Amino acid sequence: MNTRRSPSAVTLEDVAKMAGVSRATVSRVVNGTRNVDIAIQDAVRQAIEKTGYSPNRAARSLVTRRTDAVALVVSGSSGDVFADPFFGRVVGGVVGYLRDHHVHALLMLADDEITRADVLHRVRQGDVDGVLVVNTDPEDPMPAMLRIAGLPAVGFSRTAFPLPFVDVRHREGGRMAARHLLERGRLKLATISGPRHVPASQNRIRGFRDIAGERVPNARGNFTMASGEEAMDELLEEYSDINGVFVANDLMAQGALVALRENGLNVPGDVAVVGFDDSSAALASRPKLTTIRQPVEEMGAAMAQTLLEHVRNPDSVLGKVMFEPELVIRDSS
Amino acid sequence: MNTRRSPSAVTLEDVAKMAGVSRATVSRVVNGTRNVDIAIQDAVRQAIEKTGYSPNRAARSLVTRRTDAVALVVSGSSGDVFADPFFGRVVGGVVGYLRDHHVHALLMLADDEITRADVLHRVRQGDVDGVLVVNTDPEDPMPAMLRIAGLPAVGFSRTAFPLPFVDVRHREGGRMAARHLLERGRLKLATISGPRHVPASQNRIRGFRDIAGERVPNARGNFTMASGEEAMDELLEEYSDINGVFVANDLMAQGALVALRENGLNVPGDVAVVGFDDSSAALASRPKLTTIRQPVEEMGAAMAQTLLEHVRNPDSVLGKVMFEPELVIRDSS
DNA sequence: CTGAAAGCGCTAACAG
DNA sequence: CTGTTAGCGCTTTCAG
Repeated sequence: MNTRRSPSAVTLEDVAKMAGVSRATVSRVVNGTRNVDIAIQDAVRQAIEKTGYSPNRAARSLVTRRTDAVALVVSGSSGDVFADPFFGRVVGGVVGYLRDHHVHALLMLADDEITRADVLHRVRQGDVDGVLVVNTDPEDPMPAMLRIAGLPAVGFSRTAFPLPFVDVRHREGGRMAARHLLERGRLKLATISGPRHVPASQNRIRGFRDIAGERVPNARGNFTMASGEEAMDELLEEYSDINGVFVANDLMAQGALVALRENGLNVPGDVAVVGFDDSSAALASRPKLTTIRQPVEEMGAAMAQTLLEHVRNPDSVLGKVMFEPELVIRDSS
Repeated sequence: MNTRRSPSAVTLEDVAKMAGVSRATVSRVVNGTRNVDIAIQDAVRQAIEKTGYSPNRAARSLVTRRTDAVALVVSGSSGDVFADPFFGRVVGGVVGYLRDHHVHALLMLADDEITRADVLHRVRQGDVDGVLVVNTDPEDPMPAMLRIAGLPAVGFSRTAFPLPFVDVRHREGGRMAARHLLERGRLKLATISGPRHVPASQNRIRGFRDIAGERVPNARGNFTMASGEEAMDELLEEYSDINGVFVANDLMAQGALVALRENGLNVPGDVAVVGFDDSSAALASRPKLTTIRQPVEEMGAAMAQTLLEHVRNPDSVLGKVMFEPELVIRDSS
């Protein structure tokens, strides 16, 4: 029925035979466990070289009960998450770290009940040692499911709670934006926030208000460029004297820039704009966006690291790993 | 040494015992192979339900010699490939298809010799049944390596040659752009191409010239926004009467838009612009970009499908699967 | 239609 | 320090 040939017919046995030792010994040199006579090591290594042996994962996994693979679950909204460059950076960080530790990443989408159940199912099947979940929607049930299932899992950002997670100090980022705008002499400030229920957005705005005052006017968007444009229009309509605005992500800031230009306002001359993320949108917009940078790649790596530690030591109590944001000054302020 | 508990302690044996049948029978109902008495099937299914059994992949894989997983190799340049929204769409298409066929995608970066060797190594280890490779650089040795290794592999775009690949009819896309601009009454045309050695770029421009003539002036960029801006400036300097330009990708077109604006030219009033890809950049730019759409998600799915067919039937001769581009008219023309 | 038994390739006690 | 041995959990002949 199955016509496929094995990708590599050479087994431990073959190597052992060629090197004139036992399977166990070969296994030991392959895995570097215990001391093996240096001469024998050489012989084995030569045999491995000559045969082109590489260990069969399934067989190994069957006995060690480890897979050296983790699931990278993209949860929440549908497939277009992949279209968000922000997500791409997270993946880059994750995969980079895992690779250095000889761990695979299994990519999975989980955007509905069926696919979420599928994730749990596969983890139970022993396909992976743990789960990394990247989601945007705080209402997403995936993290809770993982938690209940008691599986090793780590999330990106607080939206992954109740799992351990990595995140950036959003509030501090908001403060940095406010201080920067104030230093630039901007006193007529406003903000554009993301969706109400997203904690990241809330905290960014909250931080801004810590410094700029509680009564700074705000318009709400939904993290898309179009919504940023609208929000900016709204703001301008009501407060014509605005000279500085903090936008909760770069995409919306890009939209705000468009609105500003269409209203005949010069950036940063008339209005200074600060975004958040330092995504590719920050460089694509004109003028280039001053923004609060999240070290996304590092955060992705930290997420992977945290998971691996958890897998190795299930009793290690894990909370969250926080990163510091950074002000990146460009041309919009 | 290894303190991890098995994710699921329940085995075929347990189910068999509970259902009062043999392991073999349980295996048969799980896999739907051969006919099993309907009453026994029920009993087995109940036992499975009750125990929460799910088959261990490693064990199964060890005997079937299949993994139901494929590698998704991102090859060529470094980690920032992930930052390209274009890539994200490919991944979305691939993963969507694979999921429906119960196949995993293993994400791998291959940007240097070591990591490329690692990919081959892991495929040989039997980690995956085949390889999907997405690369941008036609000089990338990964496809050739896979070809030589004789592994089932499929690539995205002609840059993955000598592997089977999926691609869009770039040349036809270029023709569509030219016809469109001509229909709009634009006669003073110019083009901005991508890197010289990228066949996709060459073919897009070639198609444009099929219709617009061989002597249309061209400036070369490198697919980035900044390079598009420069190229447009160059063009404007030399040919001040340009009223229509075809740009080989959206990112450069976005840059061209900036250059046009800074030169005081109105789009599409003074100059009409057509991009290529229909990436997120097309919607982010102002005015929104008229562009030639590649059905990237479908192409990703087709790539996955082709690979799976190849895995199932290694003798099937595979060439390329071509997709038709589509003109998407927005505000820049 | 079902069961018994062999064995996939590897690691990990356990002896020596 | 090395070899022998016993499985890991599953599929798959081969008998019945």
